[in-house]
Amino acid sequence: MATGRTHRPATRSRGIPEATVARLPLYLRALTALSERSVPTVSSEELAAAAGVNSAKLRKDFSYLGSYGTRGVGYDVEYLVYQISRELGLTQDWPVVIVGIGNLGAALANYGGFASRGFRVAALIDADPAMAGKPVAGIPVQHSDDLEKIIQDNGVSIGVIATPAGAAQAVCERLVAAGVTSILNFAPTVLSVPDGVDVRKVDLSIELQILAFHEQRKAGEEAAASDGGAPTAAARSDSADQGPDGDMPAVMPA
Amino acid sequence: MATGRTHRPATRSRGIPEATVARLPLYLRALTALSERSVPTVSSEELAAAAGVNSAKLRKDFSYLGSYGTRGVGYDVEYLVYQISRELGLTQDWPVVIVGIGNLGAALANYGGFASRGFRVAALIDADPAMAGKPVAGIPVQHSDDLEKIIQDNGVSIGVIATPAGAAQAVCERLVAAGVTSILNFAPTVLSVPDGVDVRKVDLSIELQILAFHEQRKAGEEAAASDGGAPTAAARSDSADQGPDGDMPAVMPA
DNA sequence: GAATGTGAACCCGTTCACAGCG
DNA sequence: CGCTGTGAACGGGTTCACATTC
Repeated sequence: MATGRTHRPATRSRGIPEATVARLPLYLRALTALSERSVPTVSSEELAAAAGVNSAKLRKDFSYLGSYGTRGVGYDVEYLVYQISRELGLTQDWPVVIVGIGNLGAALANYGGFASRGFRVAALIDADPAMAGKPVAGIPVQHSDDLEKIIQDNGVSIGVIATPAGAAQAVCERLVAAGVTSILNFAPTVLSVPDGVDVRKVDLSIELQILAFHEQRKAGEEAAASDGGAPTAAARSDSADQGPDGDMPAVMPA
Repeated sequence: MATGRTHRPATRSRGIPEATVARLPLYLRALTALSERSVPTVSSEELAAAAGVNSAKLRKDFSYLGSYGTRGVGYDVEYLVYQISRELGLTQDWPVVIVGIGNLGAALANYGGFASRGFRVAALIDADPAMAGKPVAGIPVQHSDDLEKIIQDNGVSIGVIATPAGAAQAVCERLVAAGVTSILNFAPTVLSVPDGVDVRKVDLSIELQILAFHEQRKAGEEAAASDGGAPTAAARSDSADQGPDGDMPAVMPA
């Protein structure tokens, strides 16, 4: 990659492990659901089940945030919701622009999960003049000529790229030049960005390929009952492990 | 999670690390691009740059597949494309169904990256009777009443869930009962599945929240020029590290 | 008694650095 | 001589298990 050496401890004071940060939204969602059902407290065990992790991991994660639980009791739901929200920076408003309003861009614009978490779709941008002015999810699409102005007028620091692969790098550069420092990239390309800009990548095709790998392996195992010793009759496919707990992809710096 | 203990070595014979598997599609994409430009060979350095990883990692990754390179020269592009495709199981045809044909489902149906990698959208399924028969991406939408039959008739083992969160678990159970063993879930819910079924999760809102966390941290650091010792003038925000190389989320077992 | 919080052990993945080979 | 392939060192994350606290 461009600048591999950047393992700067940065804010060593509040060093929350990346893996933990990545799970906080999961906990937050589970907690929000509990909150809506007016559940006052949860144990690490219950919450972990709801979030799909194990309880030891959850407790360790929370320990990085501070001691927000009560021994013998559990965690106060409302309090935790607040603490995690604050930690993630969701107590403030994040204006977001989506560039590339095709099916995917439209899906993102309509996605309810944004608004509910402090994200506000400040603008939709597309290169097609025919789209300009058309409302999508109640927001009029603007032409990409005005990208820089839109970013600046709205104080946008997070951009979503949902353009075709070919346009992504150029869009990315314009976003960055205009002041965007975090990018969520749906285009199947490796974006290169200067230091200080975060890029996260979501790639549908990659996810499917990973599934295919495991799927193939399952099929293979079924046939290859050669090693185990289990008699043919017992050659159930359920031996395949259901995916390890932590994985990685999705991210992609520089 | 439901069944944590499943760390079965399974195919210990061909044990390719998960982290490596997750990167193979990345390499494959870069290689495909090179192949289209008729580039005959690449060095680990070049390919790594194109894929956005460092060369040591790439070489280590390839070493798990076998010794496909030539010392002093590099890797044969075509040969590697084939080997990786085979390893990922992309040399065979994977019929896929997409359930939930809203904006997102439609975006997925139209996504070109599928067809090009051995995936074939075998059917689109939606619960809305009004959608039935309507073509999306050239494929007529079918009603979810027929889900089981569709799965079986097409020999589908991979399902994509793009329904609202509330419907996801029910759809998931029907898919699994009908024989699907790999699921790509776009609904913001934790799916619980029996052993032997793989679930991968893509969650837009989570990705944004992770970005927000880092974004907030950047802003905080800018202000807190208290510790470093660098004089005020040098308080550039570019100190923020551009995201670690490997991350995790996106996956979610049971 | 019940559940949190955490040091220590463990495991997986990354990086280093160089031996091995064309 | 160049670049691959890999053992060894390193580091982060997960799990264990138990002391701690309500």
